Amino acid sequence: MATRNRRYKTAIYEQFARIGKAISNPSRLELLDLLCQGPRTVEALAKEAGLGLANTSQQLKALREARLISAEKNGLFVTYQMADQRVCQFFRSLRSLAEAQLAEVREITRCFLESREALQPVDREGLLAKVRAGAVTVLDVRPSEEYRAGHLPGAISIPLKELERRLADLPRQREIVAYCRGPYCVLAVEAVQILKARGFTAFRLEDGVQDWQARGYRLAVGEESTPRPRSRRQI
Amino acid sequence: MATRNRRYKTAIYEQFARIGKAISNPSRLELLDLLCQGPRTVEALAKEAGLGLANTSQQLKALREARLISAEKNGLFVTYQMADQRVCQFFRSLRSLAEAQLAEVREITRCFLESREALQPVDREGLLAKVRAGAVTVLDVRPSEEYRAGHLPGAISIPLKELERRLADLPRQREIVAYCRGPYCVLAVEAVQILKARGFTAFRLEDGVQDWQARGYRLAVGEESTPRPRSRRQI
DNA sequence: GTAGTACTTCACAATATCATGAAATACTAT
DNA sequence: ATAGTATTTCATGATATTGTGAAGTACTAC
Repeated sequence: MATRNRRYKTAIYEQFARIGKAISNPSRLELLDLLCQGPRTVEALAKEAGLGLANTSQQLKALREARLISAEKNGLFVTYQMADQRVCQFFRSLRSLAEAQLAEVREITRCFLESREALQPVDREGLLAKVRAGAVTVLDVRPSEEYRAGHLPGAISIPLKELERRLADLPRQREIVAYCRGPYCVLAVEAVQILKARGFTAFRLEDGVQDWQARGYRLAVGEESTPRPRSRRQI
Repeated sequence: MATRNRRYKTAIYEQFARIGKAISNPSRLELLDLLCQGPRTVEALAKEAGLGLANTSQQLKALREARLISAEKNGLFVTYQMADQRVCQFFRSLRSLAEAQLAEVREITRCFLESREALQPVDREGLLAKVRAGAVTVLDVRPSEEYRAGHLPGAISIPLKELERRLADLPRQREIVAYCRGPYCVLAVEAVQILKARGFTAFRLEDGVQDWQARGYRLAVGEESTPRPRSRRQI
């Protein structure tokens, strides 16, 4: 009787721990974070996370066995993706718990931004107000597939890699707000650094698309209509 | 440059993984679940989770190092508690993710309830409506400290251990709804089994106090005013 | 002081997880 | 068939985690 209760509890907590184990490894967390942005192939994931191919494959297997992600084979490629939107949400809640509880997270971020001379007073709410009012040019610096999968309405897409080449596409008079995948993605930090070096007034929006969506705002999908934004209200 | 980005990412994901590691062990999860119900001493936790004392102490240390719980020493006793309400919330989101993604969780629960002959059609929303309308006697079968720390308004407290002795305190004509800590706590299951064997009409409410609170309902705190509930509206 | 209680730490063997390179598999194009 | 590409699996040594019993610490009561 009591033994059966114990067996039940043990079995249940073992199941919960499967998910804990899946997210107990930094590489797996990075892969999960990348997959929150959209489906990827094994190679793309390995490259972005800086991992070996065999390693990546094994970590993905572990995530799949915890049912956090799913795989789909198209010809030669295997495309991994989130098993469910809930997993994204769970990852975000892990992230915010870590921010809240672990001073180290805040400290590491502060050091990094300082070293990149990017410790501007990023007035988040103020920026958001400007963004909503259309008073700034909103720039999405993620790879274009990600932009196509979903972006802030009115944002223009210039992937970080093309930024130096395409500076002419950006208006010089207006402030620029760059965003990427979220607070721990470095793309927007680098973009702002480049833009400032070229004389633009640029800021970084900490939120990524996922966070934006999680706050209840809509995303736009597909190609942008024109590379140069009109001055109409954007969001 | 790229190296510095990598170092930053690695450092950040390592921090996130600290929390993952903390919740990657079934015993630690059980301790965390218990602590969601309220503060406990090491001995109480060890006993409830069926763990050795040394083991419990070490697991608690691990949880503390991930800043999920905190300890306070009063004289001879060390009382552990949740570091923050957010941690409870995170635990609940882990639990619901596991329910959603892992068929095994549902299967294990189904088997357990079946083996306890408790697989009644527990019409959750219907029960909740009855509970709100005060059409049933609501029975809290958790230890009385937990009742005192917070319970459903109008619920009466009879800890499972005292239930057999105190059956006279329960009205025979009305339906009884027993609840405990939540869907994976066995107290209410056992209570319903005892009550049914004694001729009562009893059901189990899957929600625990935490879930109830998370749904936005208020809890009552302190002692109950009378051991026998009046027939007025309760919630 | 001594005894007793609550808890922590240590040492350790059993087990699990890790990342890596090499081999195997699965599929496409020719 | 053959070559080539994407991915998985295997084998392995290095490292980390697990739970246990024994020893140590911290505090209280007398």
